[in-house]
Amino acid sequence: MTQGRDLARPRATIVDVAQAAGVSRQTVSNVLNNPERVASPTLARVRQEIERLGFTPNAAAQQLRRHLARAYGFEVNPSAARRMGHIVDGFLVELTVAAPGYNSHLVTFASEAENPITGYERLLGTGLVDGFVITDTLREDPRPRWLVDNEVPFVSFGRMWDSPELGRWVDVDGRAGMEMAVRHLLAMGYERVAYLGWESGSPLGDDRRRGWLAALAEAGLAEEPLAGYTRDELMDATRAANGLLDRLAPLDGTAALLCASDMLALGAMRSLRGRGLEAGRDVGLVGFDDSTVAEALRLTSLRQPLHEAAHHAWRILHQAGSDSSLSALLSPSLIIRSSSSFEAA
Amino acid sequence: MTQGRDLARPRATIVDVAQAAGVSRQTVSNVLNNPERVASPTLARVRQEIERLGFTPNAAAQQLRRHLARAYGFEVNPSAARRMGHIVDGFLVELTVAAPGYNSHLVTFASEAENPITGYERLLGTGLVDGFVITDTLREDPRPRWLVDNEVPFVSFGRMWDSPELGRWVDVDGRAGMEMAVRHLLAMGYERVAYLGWESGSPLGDDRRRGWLAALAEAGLAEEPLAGYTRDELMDATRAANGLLDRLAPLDGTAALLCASDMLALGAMRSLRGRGLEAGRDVGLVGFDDSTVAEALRLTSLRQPLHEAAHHAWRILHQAGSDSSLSALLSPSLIIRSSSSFEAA
DNA sequence: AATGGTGATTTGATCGTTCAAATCCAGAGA
DNA sequence: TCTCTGGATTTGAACGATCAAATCACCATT
Repeated sequence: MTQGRDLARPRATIVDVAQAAGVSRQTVSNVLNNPERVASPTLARVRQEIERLGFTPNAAAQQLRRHLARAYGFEVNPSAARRMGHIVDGFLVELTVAAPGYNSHLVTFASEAENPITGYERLLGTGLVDGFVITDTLREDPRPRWLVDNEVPFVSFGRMWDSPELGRWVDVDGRAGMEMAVRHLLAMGYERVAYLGWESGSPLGDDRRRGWLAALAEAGLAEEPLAGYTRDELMDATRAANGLLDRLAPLDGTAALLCASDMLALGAMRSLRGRGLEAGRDVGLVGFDDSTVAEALRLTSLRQPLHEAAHHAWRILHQAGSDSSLSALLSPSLIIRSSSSFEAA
Repeated sequence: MTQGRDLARPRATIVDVAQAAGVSRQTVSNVLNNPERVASPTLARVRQEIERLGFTPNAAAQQLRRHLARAYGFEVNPSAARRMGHIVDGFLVELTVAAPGYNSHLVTFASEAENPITGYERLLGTGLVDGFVITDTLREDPRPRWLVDNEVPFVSFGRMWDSPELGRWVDVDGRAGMEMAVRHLLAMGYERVAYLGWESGSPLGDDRRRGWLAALAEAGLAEEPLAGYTRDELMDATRAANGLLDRLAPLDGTAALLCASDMLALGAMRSLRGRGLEAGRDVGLVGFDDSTVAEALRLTSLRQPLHEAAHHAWRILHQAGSDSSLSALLSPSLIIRSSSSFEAA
């Protein structure tokens, strides 16, 4: 179908370097992979020729010989892609930036809708990748089981709630984040903290909710916790926030609303504006994910430590075995903006 | 440093299939690559064995022999990543989904901040990719020149404004989109259409602005076009929209505001809410990019045809040569929501 | 002077596939 | 019966690297 073109000029090979330096190919290989085996004058000479010729080892040849691609598959999800500030995009970027430090690469791929394994099978079959980074593991998910059964290394971004022992993961501690947020709100002078979350069933949401409750209990405010639940959609969130704010009155700077996501917080913000109220001054407001919208709206929010998470994920992938002790639960950081601190406006 | 583990069980090779089917390896190769050369009983038998053994050709071996990776580099930009609904994320997803159809893959990478070429050199040097998809080509950009000089195939998502002849690109016709939006607004009964855009210097912005002006002229409304310019930040946009709305009065459903981005439109929306006005009923409002925020706020917006753009990009990459006739300028589609059509609310 | 040891380097084989050329074989034509 | 032809299939070489084993050079022992 497509003609392979040979436009690119031939690159220097290990043999070219060897001839130029007057040594054998294996010596050049040793210079790169086992420099301690090479006498130092030779080492210097070979390195100079490598530099001069701009030699870089051919990845395909290395893969073939080593049975190791030093590449990992990263699944992109067409439906999730349209979600607001989908956090996975940021994680992909951080993984990519960190990749050279683990001399690895990422290969993106997508599975067919009807069978979530197809993409994994295809990519693995070609030997193009050594393993996978998986995300969006909230639902009942056949992927961890399949990967384990096929002895494929992988790391999950997000706990595997229904089967934590099945593999290793990196996740962000939503519960701790929520506790942090409640403490912050109380410290800023808000006296009552309501919660706006997702309809139950999402382990992620339940975890965040628990953080809110725990922090309330810690402060001795757990008598009649006020909460509302809705879908992660703006209009629904606005409606739910409206109802919740009614029950939260008086809205005179003594009450705050803690939201399970920036989307929910955005709904709350709209609800506030509709009443002529201002986030921060009249009602404290905190979101989750620190999306660009949160920054734009000066919304206090919990930021996920994606940089750290990416490095952790790489470390897990490069560590053989499957003991789950390497899994990491990282703490988000609270980015304080005017929606929860009136003075700072 | 990192130990290569050999956990994965050995996969079937072309020789395994050949032995099982009682033919030579080359015949199996022909079944896959030149089926017309193989007698049909043999063909059937070999195909059956391929199926039975679950054989997939080893990509590294093919690459090595063919001097062709069938993979392309896609640069991710850590700074752009935080921008609201950065459209490039969506393009990456569409490219990935379309990739198997062109039996290719995408490899993500990042360049170092100080030298935008480093990432390209490294990836190309290993032979891991045959070419690149580049994005964010607005500024003076050394990449197209470098790619051409090194005879590396590439396609740009976004016109290369300062050097259109240097290579091939896929882009979305912002100008045509804006014309479409103006016509829509006039058809909906708005009589005056102002423009909120970016400070000049951005060819992308200037192009969109021209569309607005052209459509006004076409409708005979070009006497005293009203416009405001600002940075693509929410607070600045809100401020600028405020000033513009003052000059646009009366705001009684006869005026509309066309924005160069959803971020600017979001600013305008805040400004409207601050005055107790509603988008659509009191002032028509249109944004650009159809981000998730636009959807959430029921904002009419221009959606980029990312699916089509992705397929076009792949076709360009797989077409040898460098004649720029393949470049494509695609039309965005106007997604009409209540911010520009009060009845539909 | 012959032996042994050790560090440095080289040689041969191999990874899994495709290309180019050679071989095989059945049927047509003389 | 022999040669020729052309389709089907096989064989040898190569892609560019690494692994494992062999060789080499040099020096210390005995």
